[in-house]
Amino acid sequence: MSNTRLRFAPAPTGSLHLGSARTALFNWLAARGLGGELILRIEDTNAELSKPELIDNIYRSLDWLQIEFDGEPVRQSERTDLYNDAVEQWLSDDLAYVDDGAVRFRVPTEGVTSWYDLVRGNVSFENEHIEDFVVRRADGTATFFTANAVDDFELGITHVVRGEDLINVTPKVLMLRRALGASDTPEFAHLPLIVNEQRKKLSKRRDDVALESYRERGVLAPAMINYLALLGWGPPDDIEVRPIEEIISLFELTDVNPSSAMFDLKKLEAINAEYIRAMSPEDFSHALTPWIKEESWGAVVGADELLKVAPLIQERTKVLSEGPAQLDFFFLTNPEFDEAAWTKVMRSDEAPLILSAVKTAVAEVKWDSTALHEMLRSIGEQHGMKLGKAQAPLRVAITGRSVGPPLFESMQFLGRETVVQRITAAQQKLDTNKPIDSP
RNA sequence: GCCCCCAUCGUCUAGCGGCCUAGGACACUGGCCUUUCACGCCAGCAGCACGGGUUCGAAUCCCGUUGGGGGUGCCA
Repeated sequence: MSNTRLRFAPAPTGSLHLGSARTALFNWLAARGLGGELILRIEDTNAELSKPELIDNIYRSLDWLQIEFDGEPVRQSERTDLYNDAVEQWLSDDLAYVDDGAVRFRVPTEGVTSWYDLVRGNVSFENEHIEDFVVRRADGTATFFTANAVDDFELGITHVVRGEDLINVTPKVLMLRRALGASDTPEFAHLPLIVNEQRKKLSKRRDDVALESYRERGVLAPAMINYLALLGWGPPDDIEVRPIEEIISLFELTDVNPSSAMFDLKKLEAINAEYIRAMSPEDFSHALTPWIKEESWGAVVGADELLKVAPLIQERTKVLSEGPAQLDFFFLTNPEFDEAAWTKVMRSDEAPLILSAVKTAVAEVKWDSTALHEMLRSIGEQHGMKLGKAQAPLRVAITGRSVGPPLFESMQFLGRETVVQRITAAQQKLDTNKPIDSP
């Protein structure tokens, strides 16, 4: 039986922060790799942080990422007696004293407090630079230091994996741990910070740090996990996009890079796109459904219909939220013409010719994408145009845009009648716009 | 100010004294493929912050400089 035990200890301050998510992930990876336990400890040391909705948000985010914990979550709000006992003990041992109603810990004025950090090597602080810090507030509640030290000790935590922003609280916590009677020191691993383009720690104010918002944009959980794992760590074989099981078996805390890592949305999206492409059409279509349902035209779209068109955009989709804009023309009765696309391709002399030729041919042609393909190829040829050029006006007529999913497959789905209607609509717009002095 | 941490392509990283004329990925550029876009493929651009050591040999070890970041609450 293993005695290894790690913990992820978020403070419920709103939507789970990207940095917290990465910390949770690394704790999980380390715990799995070490064959140890991982517990979730909610640091809700004050009533403000104890709100059910904030706690739920943490559960929901962790659940989405599929990071699993052992046992029931530990709530610091339910352990105040433990913290109080510890403070009382320090007081009676004269390791702490009362100051303005609060209790401060006596920090030695000499010596150093140090530890060997799994990601940074030796880190040491001279005690003379550490002030007598508060362990219990005047209102009687325990501070972060106390709760942290008591819980890590009582819970038998062997590995503390957390952000580098907490590196300077470590000596304090170590002192308290000793004052608690502990003779051992847990392993520490201080993870590099995740920073923005300005190289500043990701913050709620400046940056989009809510894990939730990436989920809402249509980032897949496995892709998010995969990307987060790459922030501060890299596989030795250079294969970055891979199943979580492989990441678990390759991951080592001692391999974590100590320097801060910039959050790169482009790379996240590239990885997400790769995960999307790897999905089965059924899974992709299913995953896309919530985004479709949000559209005014989406409510009536059936699962079977969606499954027919979703594969046409699958390899063109980086995040699921891009789905509706790519598919709307399939379901809108009168999709609008994009003006830029219209002026780009419809002003040519050939455009009206292509349109009318297609409209005629379409009445007869066998209704499948291969036949439609051949039809347009031959019409284009008659006008001395390559297929790439000939499809442009037709695409704008039918989809309203100059780019989109494969045209003939799209036409096949829309059906003969709709295709004729849309070509007619485009012809009318062409006539309306025609300059008066034109022949 | 003081304390602590960090320093390989624009970005994320591999490298842990010779295999490095530094590898991969994202981004970017060019080309091929092609019904647009995308995918895929090929090619290209681009980096060991600087200065001293140590060593036969340093991206790799040590020191310093510079630069960046974090912390400095009776927040966590």
